[in-house]
Amino acid sequence: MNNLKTITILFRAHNSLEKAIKDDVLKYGLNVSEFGVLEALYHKQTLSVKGIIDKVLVPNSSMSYVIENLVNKGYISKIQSLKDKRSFMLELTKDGRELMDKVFPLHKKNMRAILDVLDENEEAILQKALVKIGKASLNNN
Amino acid sequence: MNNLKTITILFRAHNSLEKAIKDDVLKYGLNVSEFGVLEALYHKQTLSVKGIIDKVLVPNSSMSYVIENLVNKGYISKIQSLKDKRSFMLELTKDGRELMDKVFPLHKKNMRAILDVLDENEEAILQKALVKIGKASLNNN
DNA sequence: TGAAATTATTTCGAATTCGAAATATAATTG
DNA sequence: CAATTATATTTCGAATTCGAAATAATTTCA
Repeated sequence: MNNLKTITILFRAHNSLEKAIKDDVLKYGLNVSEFGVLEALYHKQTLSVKGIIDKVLVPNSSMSYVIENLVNKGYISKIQSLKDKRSFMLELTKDGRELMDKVFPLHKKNMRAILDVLDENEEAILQKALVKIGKASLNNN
Repeated sequence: MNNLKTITILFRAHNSLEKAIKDDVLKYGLNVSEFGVLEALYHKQTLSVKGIIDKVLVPNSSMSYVIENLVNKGYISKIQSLKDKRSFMLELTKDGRELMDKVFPLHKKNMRAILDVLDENEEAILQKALVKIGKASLNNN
């Protein structure tokens, strides 16, 4: 191919999907960044700020802000690591876990409903292609 | 499938790609939104603000800001339509066109270099899958 | 060991993005 | 044709995001 249509399409798909997520999590008073952090902690139990930054796609300076808001909302706790005092460990509070127990299954169901317009094979191929694109874009620095 | 890995992968691919574009266009003192508008006008000659909003993925309130900056930088002109005085027509100025003549071929080459990690067939399949996902996400409102 | 380099995180100010309400014009319709 | 509704765009204030510099702690290695 010799045009950039694929990029346009990728951006559109991303945008619509992000909009769907945004609408979904807004019901719980969260934005997409906040939900991403909660989701990571929901699956990983405990993570350092660094660990979260690597998982969720947000620069460190923005992450401080997101984390601060989540602490203020009472959904996560932030405790300085004893081993390495530069590092802070994050986990869900009781409230945070209860929220995610309630919200995540619904969220997952809604998102799967979208992804299920693809059959298993298509979805697998999509993943592979996207991983390739992602890697190729990184080398581009 | 029964997980949301595809979404994670899609978001990562989008982010890396957007970063690559950001780095590319920053060399010309543009951000991604601005470049998107210039690109649309480069291919379409003339578009109304509404027309651009539909092409580029930016809400109207943000678009006003983006357009204002491009007018200030001298890359586009904005003229009230005579037919419909609610509407404003945008096009590239001489400077804007010269910039794009210089920048776009390079940009395209860089982006194609990334997309070319896929063969023609893979890219076509990727497009189809992404279009499906995009549509499915919209219905989700 | 102790200076230099590295890593984790925050702070700061500026840029961008957003949604909702406002404005202005055009189209509809009763 | 006047009142209502719809469309295009901007304004506003707030929220979010960003990059760069600052801070603080750890590691390296001469």
